[in-house]
Amino acid sequence: MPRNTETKPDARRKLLDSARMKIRKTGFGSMTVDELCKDAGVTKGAFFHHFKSKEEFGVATANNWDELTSGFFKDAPYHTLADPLERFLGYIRFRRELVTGDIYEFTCVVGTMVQEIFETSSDIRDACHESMFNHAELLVDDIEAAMNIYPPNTKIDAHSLALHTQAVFQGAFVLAKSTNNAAKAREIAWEMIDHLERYVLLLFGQTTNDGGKK
Amino acid sequence: MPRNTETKPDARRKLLDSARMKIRKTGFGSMTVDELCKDAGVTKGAFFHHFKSKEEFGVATANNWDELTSGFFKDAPYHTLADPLERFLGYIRFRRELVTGDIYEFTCVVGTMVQEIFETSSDIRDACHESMFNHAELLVDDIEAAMNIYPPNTKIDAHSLALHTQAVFQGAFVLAKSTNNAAKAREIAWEMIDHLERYVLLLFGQTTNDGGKK
DNA sequence: GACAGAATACCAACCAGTTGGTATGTTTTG
DNA sequence: CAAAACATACCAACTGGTTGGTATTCTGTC
Repeated sequence: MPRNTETKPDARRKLLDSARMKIRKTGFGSMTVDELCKDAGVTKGAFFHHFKSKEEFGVATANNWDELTSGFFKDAPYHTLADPLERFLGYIRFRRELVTGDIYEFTCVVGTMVQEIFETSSDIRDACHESMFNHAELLVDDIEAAMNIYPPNTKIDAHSLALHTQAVFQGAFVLAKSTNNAAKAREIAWEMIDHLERYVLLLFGQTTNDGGKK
Repeated sequence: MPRNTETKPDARRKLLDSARMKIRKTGFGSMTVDELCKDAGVTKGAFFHHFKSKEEFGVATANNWDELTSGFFKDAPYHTLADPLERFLGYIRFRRELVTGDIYEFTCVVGTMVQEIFETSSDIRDACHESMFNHAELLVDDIEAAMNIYPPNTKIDAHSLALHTQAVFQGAFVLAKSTNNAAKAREIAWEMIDHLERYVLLLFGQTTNDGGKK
């Protein structure tokens, strides 16, 4: 029985892949190692070969999520736009488009995790923090450039605004999870993101002629 | 040994009181019945006398949270303001003031719960949904009245805007939980709420002369 | 043949929920 | 009106299944 000769995805990878779905569905605490291994098609021995504890696996999952999203957004199309405000708006619109499929597919792994482990595991908490805050930080340059071109009436901090985008997404996910079906969940998330877009447009003095936008 | 003749707070009440803190700290799944009972100073037998399962207790906790917050906001001072926009802003500012103390004291029970049980318990999920959405609904009348007095440039839905306030609070709590101390957590939550206030002001055509607001 | 990756078997601690029982309050009835 | 019958609130000990984690062995590759 050849174990894993040409099929690259090894146990570690499979576990991290499955954890992303599992955690968004049940949270970290309620995700058991046994079930995760079953989902990933991997034995428990393999799990504890690669990770010395469930907590360490939590940290690895947060880091993995960070790498995954970082790479994904680095290659996103909105970066090619000439205007920095358009790039910022492009980011928001891009994330709006990512709200598709089932709830556990478009919500956030680290946002879910941090809610329940912030008091019990500082390592996982810090890893989640890094993922969210570093991601927000990627927006700061565009926001600052946009503020130079379209100076807002109010003095606002670019870091704070970048973080606010993350807050709106996270909050939208919480509301989305409270609905009883994916279609309604997406609808709500979209609406919340539309408010965020509108806020940015108003902030930078753009007229919002989106008329009957849903 | 007289059990509970004149000492009013019975086991049921004590359990619900403790659960509010416990759930915000550890989430629902990771909260064990044993530990909850220990915290509440109640035996496990009492728990299962009042609630026939942990899940039913989760529903009761969400309903209890709903009643508690409903009552609390009904008596809040901002309702006496004459202008509906001021009442809406008053709500936001009131909630900003509630962000004090430790993280598990100002974050949201149902927001935490729904993230991890939305797939595993539809009963708890629905109870959380009701708590959040009914709470948002309380803002709709003031928002609609404000829109009549200060018509926004953009056509927006009052229900959607009301929901957006909840999204920002929920998102702020997620970010807050990712920090490593309560002071930083509050700082972030306040910043996010300031953005929300600014959005509302811009939306209703008010100039935001909050200058160097932190 | 050394060594990493993976499988099996196992454990002690822990978990939600159950049991059988006691103390108190309330309702029914002779 | 008092005793019997019932209902409620609670308790401590227990149970069967589950949990994170370990010890050991096996397998393929350099």
